[in-house]
Amino acid sequence: MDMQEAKVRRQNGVALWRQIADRIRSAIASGDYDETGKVPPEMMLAAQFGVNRHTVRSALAALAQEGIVQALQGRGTLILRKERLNFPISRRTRFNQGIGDQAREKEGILLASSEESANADLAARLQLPVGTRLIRMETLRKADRRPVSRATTWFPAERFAGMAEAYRDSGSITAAFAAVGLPDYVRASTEITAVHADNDDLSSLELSPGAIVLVTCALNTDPDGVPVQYAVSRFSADAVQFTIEN
Amino acid sequence: MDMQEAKVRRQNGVALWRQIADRIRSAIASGDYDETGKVPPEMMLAAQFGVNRHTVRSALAALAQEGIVQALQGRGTLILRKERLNFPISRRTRFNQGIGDQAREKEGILLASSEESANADLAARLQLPVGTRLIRMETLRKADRRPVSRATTWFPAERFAGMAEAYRDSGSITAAFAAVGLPDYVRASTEITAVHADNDDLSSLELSPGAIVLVTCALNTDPDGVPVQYAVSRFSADAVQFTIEN
DNA sequence: CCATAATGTCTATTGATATAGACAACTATA
DNA sequence: TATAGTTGTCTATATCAATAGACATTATGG
Repeated sequence: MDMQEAKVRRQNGVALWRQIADRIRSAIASGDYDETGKVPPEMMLAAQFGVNRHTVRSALAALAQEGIVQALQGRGTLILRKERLNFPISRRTRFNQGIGDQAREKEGILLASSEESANADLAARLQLPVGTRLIRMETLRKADRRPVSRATTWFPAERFAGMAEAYRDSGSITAAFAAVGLPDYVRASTEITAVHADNDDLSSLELSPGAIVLVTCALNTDPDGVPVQYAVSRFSADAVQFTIEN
Repeated sequence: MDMQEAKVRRQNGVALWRQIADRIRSAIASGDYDETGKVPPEMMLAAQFGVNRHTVRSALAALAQEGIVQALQGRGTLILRKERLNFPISRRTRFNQGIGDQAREKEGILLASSEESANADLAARLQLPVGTRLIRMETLRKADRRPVSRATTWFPAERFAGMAEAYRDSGSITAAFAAVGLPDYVRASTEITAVHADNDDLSSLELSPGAIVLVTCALNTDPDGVPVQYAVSRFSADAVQFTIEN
């Protein structure tokens, strides 16, 4: 659709093969190569980006490493995966429900949980006195076996005792809340920023270095407006987009 | 606050000096060095990131080039700028109002305008027949003289004739809408994704290569729910964060 | 079966990236 | 006015990133 011949940039700290890998990954996600199911030939990509064929090969090798494409000698480079989950954010945001039928399998994995005292920031967010006991959970959410986000969330410990176990057993925040006595909750606010993936992102979200991560800081409250959960989540920018419906 | 010793990653297509520059830029934006107003000494940063001092110097040189820091021999490296505008997104999202008093000077500049026919995508977004005439505007928004976002927006041409001139004269979408007969409008939906900055971003948003850009696709409607504007905006991720209040 | 088109592999060369060490120049402070 | 702490500059070396060319290997279509 858009014939933007934005050439790659040289000598800027980002290797050409990485810039090209990012562009091809993004083109795949946009469905640019849907007709053939294949990436254009290496020579064609090299001409398009104005680089040597070997540089394109490095980029494709990186994408193959990620499991996005597979090169077949004599045939071409096939596209294996291409996806970008849409993630609606609204007053009734629910992770599993939001994904809906965009994925067949949905998982919520409890990586770790602990109890800690609220520092100034957390206390302000949850509208509690500094030092209040909180349950802290580290979770990883997957769709169709692929990691989508990892999150750190806090709950008031006194009100929601047993939250970690409830989540571990159900894999769902909504179900866990219901199990500890909160049948309904609403999303009060969501902050969104973007950063480069750090080392933890690379391993837990199975990203390649240089990837972009979308960070959301979300506050959920009970129907009366009392804060019940604060969550910092990190999503692979290649895998998701957010939609805010007002 | 967070002593995350996330070491830098080697041989991944992103040069160490760039990773370090990004991390320092982000630390500055987070206010980590507010007490001293200076970046830690080069030797200390080198130890922190586990790299050679010269590598840190390359990173600081890049930040100096961006005008974020200034190195003074014998004294240290001073922080000149540090900012991240908060950008509320809600049913009543207004650019100038949203910035509020976070910036003294606010500008909206009309870079270009033209008339074109709606393609399938635009027609679907604006709920119009394919081929409907649209006004297309390229705008650049600044806060305190610094570019914050560049946007491409479309309006139904028949209903909002004179939109481009009204925006050029007022620098405000809200004012321009009022001038062409729409006193009120609401944000119907906003999509948010993140990508690496392309060449146009680098020049218009005055970014350095490798920077991250937040992309929003927003639909505004009149009070009756009839689409009146579709906008694709690109923000420097270092300069802004979005807050969704429900 | 053959020509074509695609990926795979190898060698060689150049420039950017990163490390290492030494020392100069400047600032602030005891 | 020393001295410690900091940035600035220089040389040297090893590795990565990118280009260039040649040729092998594999699949497809006439």
